Parts: sequence; structure tokens; C-alpha cells
Amino acid sequence: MKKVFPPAPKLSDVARLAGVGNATVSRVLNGHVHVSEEANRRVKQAISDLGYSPNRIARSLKGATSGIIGMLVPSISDMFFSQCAEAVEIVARKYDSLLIVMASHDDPLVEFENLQQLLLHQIDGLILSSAQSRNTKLYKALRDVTVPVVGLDRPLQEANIPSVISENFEGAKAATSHLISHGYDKVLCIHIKPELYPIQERLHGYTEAMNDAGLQPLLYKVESAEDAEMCLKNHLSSTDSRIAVFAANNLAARFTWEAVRTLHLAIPRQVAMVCFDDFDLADSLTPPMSVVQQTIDDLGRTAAELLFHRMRNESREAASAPVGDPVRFSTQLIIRESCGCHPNGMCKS
Amino acid sequence: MKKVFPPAPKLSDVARLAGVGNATVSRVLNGHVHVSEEANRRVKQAISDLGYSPNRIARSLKGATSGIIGMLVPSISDMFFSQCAEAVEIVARKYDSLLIVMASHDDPLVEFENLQQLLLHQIDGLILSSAQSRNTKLYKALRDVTVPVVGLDRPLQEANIPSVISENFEGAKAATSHLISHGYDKVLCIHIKPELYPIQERLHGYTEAMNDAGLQPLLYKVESAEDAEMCLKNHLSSTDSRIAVFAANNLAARFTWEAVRTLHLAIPRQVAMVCFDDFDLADSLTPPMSVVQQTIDDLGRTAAELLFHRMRNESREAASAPVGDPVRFSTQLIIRESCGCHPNGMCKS
DNA sequence: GTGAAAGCGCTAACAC
DNA sequence: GTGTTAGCGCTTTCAC
Repeated sequence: MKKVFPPAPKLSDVARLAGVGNATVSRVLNGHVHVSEEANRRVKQAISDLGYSPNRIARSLKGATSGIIGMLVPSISDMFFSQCAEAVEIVARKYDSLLIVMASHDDPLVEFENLQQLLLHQIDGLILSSAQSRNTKLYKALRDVTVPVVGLDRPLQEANIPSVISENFEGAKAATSHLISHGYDKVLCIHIKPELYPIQERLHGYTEAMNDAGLQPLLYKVESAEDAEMCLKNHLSSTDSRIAVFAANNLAARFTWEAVRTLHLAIPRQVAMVCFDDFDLADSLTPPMSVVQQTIDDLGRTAAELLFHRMRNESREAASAPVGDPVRFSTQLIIRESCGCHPNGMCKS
Repeated sequence: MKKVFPPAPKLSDVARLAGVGNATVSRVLNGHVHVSEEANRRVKQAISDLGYSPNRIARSLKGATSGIIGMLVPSISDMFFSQCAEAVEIVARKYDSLLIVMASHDDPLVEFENLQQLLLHQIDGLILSSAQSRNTKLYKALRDVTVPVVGLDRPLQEANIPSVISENFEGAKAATSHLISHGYDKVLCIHIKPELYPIQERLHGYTEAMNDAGLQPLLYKVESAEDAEMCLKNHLSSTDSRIAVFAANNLAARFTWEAVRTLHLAIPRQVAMVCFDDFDLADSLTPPMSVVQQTIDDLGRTAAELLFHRMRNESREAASAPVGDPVRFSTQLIIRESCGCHPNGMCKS
């Protein structure tokens, strides 16, 4: 006893009910060409009577748009990207589009395959946070992509695509300078994955701040809390047992935090720290963590708006026209207590 | 000087190059019917020569599968759901499917529209965490859905769909009992959104544990840290200044945590607590938070596997066949220190 | 301004 | 086994 579902009404049903031809229905649907008042009214009536909505699959087969945009990111569950995705989805919704998010899990091959998949599904546009800063295979594939692409957070350096990013350099520099202003002469930069564009920028920002202050940059790449522990231990064994740490991202901050606890060190008395990227419980820690905050929603939203803008104007632009500089969003240094500032927000520098 | 892209090779190109008919190519592509060795070989050769891959859009127009599954959740950026989505995406990938995730932002209307959208795109299946425990409009729409649907975390109570959930009841009961075993006679349950199925279950579990111990359940719905503060203040003003709190989810825990800090209370000395759902920095707090942990990946993965299983067997089952009980995953009580246990893992009860 | 008709790339009868 | 053919639901010339 299988249930039988009435087939969804199709365009021709609407045409018949409205007493017009298929083409006319299609015209009022897409609204580009001029249709007579009368026909327009009757078609709209028929559409609402039947509860008709166009089958997007059929529409896209004919070479029109699929109503789907793609988003290629390293990870879906990462807070940064899921927040971006949420912002992108809201914009997509506004433009009657659906969003397919795919995660590469930092595997260039997976990333490449995902791109192929999205292309086969005729996506209208793509937002890309590549797992790789340089991925030849991906570059080549990207050259054959006929739909607009917008880079997010991690611009592909040589691909000719517009992108939107945070001011990683400036944010890191400000954080480092803040730490320096507290009188530290040892400010470590603990980081992971220095091959990623945003991290690179932060390292540069840190380095410039140190150089400007006439201080020696102290860069440490870590991969675990143990690494961070080593790093802290080495620097605290000297006579000056008071150092500062700029953690270039959340994970580095977590490793540092764990190392500090393991070594029974006091924040900020012995180790002052600021980390890049705000996180949920930053101000519930003991002490609350000072951070560089990105406006993640803005990044996602802007990337999406830019993409839809390009999708609209696609035909009018040469696909290979040079794109401008990336859209940049400034970051904000949120002073809490881990940097050595007082709870009341005053800075003891 | 617009770049011209060579059109992607189509099925008929493959057929011509292989010297066979379209149908034969289609046959080897879908592999169901028997094709001669020779033809099979030549088609495969032609496919790889041309770098051909089938246009999924055209395929789905013909009523076959679209190669896309949908996922309807309240929020994309919520850690629980983004982690589920990641697990689902991995399974989808395994079955050569794409995943479209849509967020309702807790708006029933948005949820309904999202469902329509997904349906128009001919999704092959749907994973659903409804924003609503009872949503008549959604129910009705769901009855007309011809593709398999699997509920996740929040089963639709009256819709006849299989689902996978956590043992919220048991987890909450275990956490509450643990708190009781520490000798507290006042164990509050601080919660938000009691209308959601998982929260309901947790409240029931809490209540049963209290009843079993001959204690009075003390349920408090909060919407802010201030609410939680009020709640704590009221119970601490009595002579017994030692209470326990079971926070029914992360947000309730956060409110409670903030309230505790505002009131300058000590955890666990004055307020012992356990919260439902683990979170990133739970063990970096001071003191580390004891939690009930769900196996989120398992939930997502299993829901997806169940969905694909049903998609495979779709034709062989009556769409209206009664579905079995939900698949349930057990939770684990992670003892840290906020409940009053000692750092070494020993329980002082 | 509007309808008839030709496909978009693929699948699935249906003949052979 | 395999080729031929008729659509899937829509957009879009092209005549009228």
C-alpha cells in the first residue's frame, strides 16, 4: 500500500490554466521581457492557484543558473568557518540561492575533487578558503572555472580572484605592541601552521612590532601543548622570569594555556598573553584572555555579497579582467586581563 | 578578450568516440545492466580520454537522483550542529553525494521554506533537526516528501520518521545522581528552552534522579546570566550555603558560570556543578568543568548512514511502513573538578 | 506581445 | 547485448 503523491504542478499546467503559452509563463517567471498586463495577471493567478514553483533542476539544465553556490573550506566544524558559512548562507537565502559547503580536511586532493563535484552540479559561484596557499592542480582547475569565485580569509596568491580578508598583519602588530608597551623585552610568538596565509600575515605583524621596538623576534612553531611547554621553560629559566606571549591563533593559545597550567605559572604575572581570534569562553577564563577579534560575520557576508554581485555582472566583465585588492576588515584588540591589564580596563603600561 | 572555454564533453561524445550508442555509455556509467567486455572497455577508455564526467543536473532532471542530500538544522554555527554536519558530509562524500545545510534560525517559517527549497532541488534525502517540536505546517509538508527523511537529535514526535538521538535522559540522571552522591540536598536544574526535545529529556532525567533520592526537584528556566544569578542568590541566602547545579546545556552552564563569578562564589565549595555537553575549554576553566559528553560524531555519522541505507532500499519499502525506535547513543559523565571531585579523579563522595 | 517548437544532457523503455 | 528514441521541465529563438 504505497502512498501515491500527486506530481508537482509544472509550468505547462500553469500555462494551460492561464490559457497562455509556455513561453509566456516563463516570461513572467523571469520577468525580463515585457508581458501584457492581462497575461501577467492571469499567469500569476494560476501560479498561486496551483501552488506552483519552478523546478530548479530543469531550469539549470537549460544552461541558466542552478541556484546553488558552493563554499570550499578546510573544515566545517571549525568555529571560524562555520560562522562564515552561516553568514554566507543568510546572504544566499536573500538571493534565493542554496549553499553547499564542502570540507577539504586540509587535503589538497580532496579539495580538488570537491571542486570538480561542485562544478558538475553547475554551481553559480564559489567561495573559496583554500587549504593550500599554493596548489598547482587547484590553480589549473580554477582557470577553467567559468563561474565567479571569491576568496575568503586565504586568498590564492597567484590566482586572479578577488577576496575578502581580515587585517591580520595590523591586528598582530597591535597585539604585540600592546604587550611590548607593558615593558616586556621578551615577547614570544607561538604559532602553528605558518604556511597559511593569515598566520603568515600575523607573524609579519608580530615581527614588525618587535623590530620597531628594537626587540628580537622570537618565533616558535608548536604542534602540541608539550611543544609550548618546552618553549616557555626555555625562556623562563633565565634570570628574567617574566615573559609575554602572542599566540597567533586559538589553537596556539590553547597549547600555551595548557603549558602554563602544567608548569604552574601565573598569568599574567609570569606569562602575559594575548591571542589572535576571540573565542566563546575567553572572558570566563582565569584570568580572562585578551584577544584580537575578527569580525567573522562581516567576512562571510561581504564575501557572499561580492560573489553575488559578480554573478550578476558576469556577462559584462571579461572573465580575465584584473581584480582589485582584497577587501580588508580591521580587527579589534579586546583588552581583558591576560595581557597584564587591570580588570577595570585600565592598562598598567 | 573574453576567454572561451571548451564545452565539457557530453555523454554522446563518449558514445561517438567509443563507437557505441548513448545507452551503452549510460549503462556502463550506472553499471546495473550487463554490457559486453569489449564495449565496457572501449567506453571506459573513451571516458578517460575525454576526461568526461556525467552532468548530474541532466541526470536528476530525468528523475534519477540529484546526488544531493539536505540537512535542516536550527543553526549552522552552533558547535553541536556544525560537528554533526561535518560527520554527515564525510558520509555523503563516501556515497558520492553533496550536502546542503540550511539553518532555520529557530524560525518555523524559514524552516518550512527551506524544506520547499530543498525539495525543488530534488534532494535525495533529508536529515532533519527541527526547530520545532510540533510544527503542524512542517508535518503536513513532510507527509508529501517522497524521499527518505531521518531525524537527528530532535525527533519529530508524531511524524513517522526514524531518528538518531543521544540518551539525554540517562545522561542527565547520571549527572544529577553524581551530584546527589556528593551529599547535596539542594540540586538545582538550570535550563533554557525547555520546549526542545533533548532538553525535555534531560529535565526528566534530572527529575527522576531527584525523586529517586527523595529530593525536591528544583527546576529553573533562565534566559540570561542575571536570571541565573537571581536563582543562585535565592538558594544561597538560606542557612545552608552549599548547593549543586545541573546545567541542562552549555548556554545554561555559561549563564551559571557568569552568575557564580559575579556573586564571587567558589566552585565547587559553595556551588558544585555539572553541565550537559562537553565544550572546548571545559578542562581549562578554573576549576575544570565536569560534563556529560555526547558522541556528536556518532550521531551525525549514524544519521547519515541510516539515511543512505534508506535511500538505497527506498523502492522496496512502503513509504508509510512504521519505523522502529530511535537509534540511541549513550552519553558519558566526564568527571573533572567542578562537581566537587578531586583533581586526581577520585571522588570525594 | 505571444505561441510553437527546438533543444539542454541524460535515462529508460522499446525494439532489434 | 545494444542502438534508437522519447521525453524529464524549462528557456529561448523564431515566426507570427
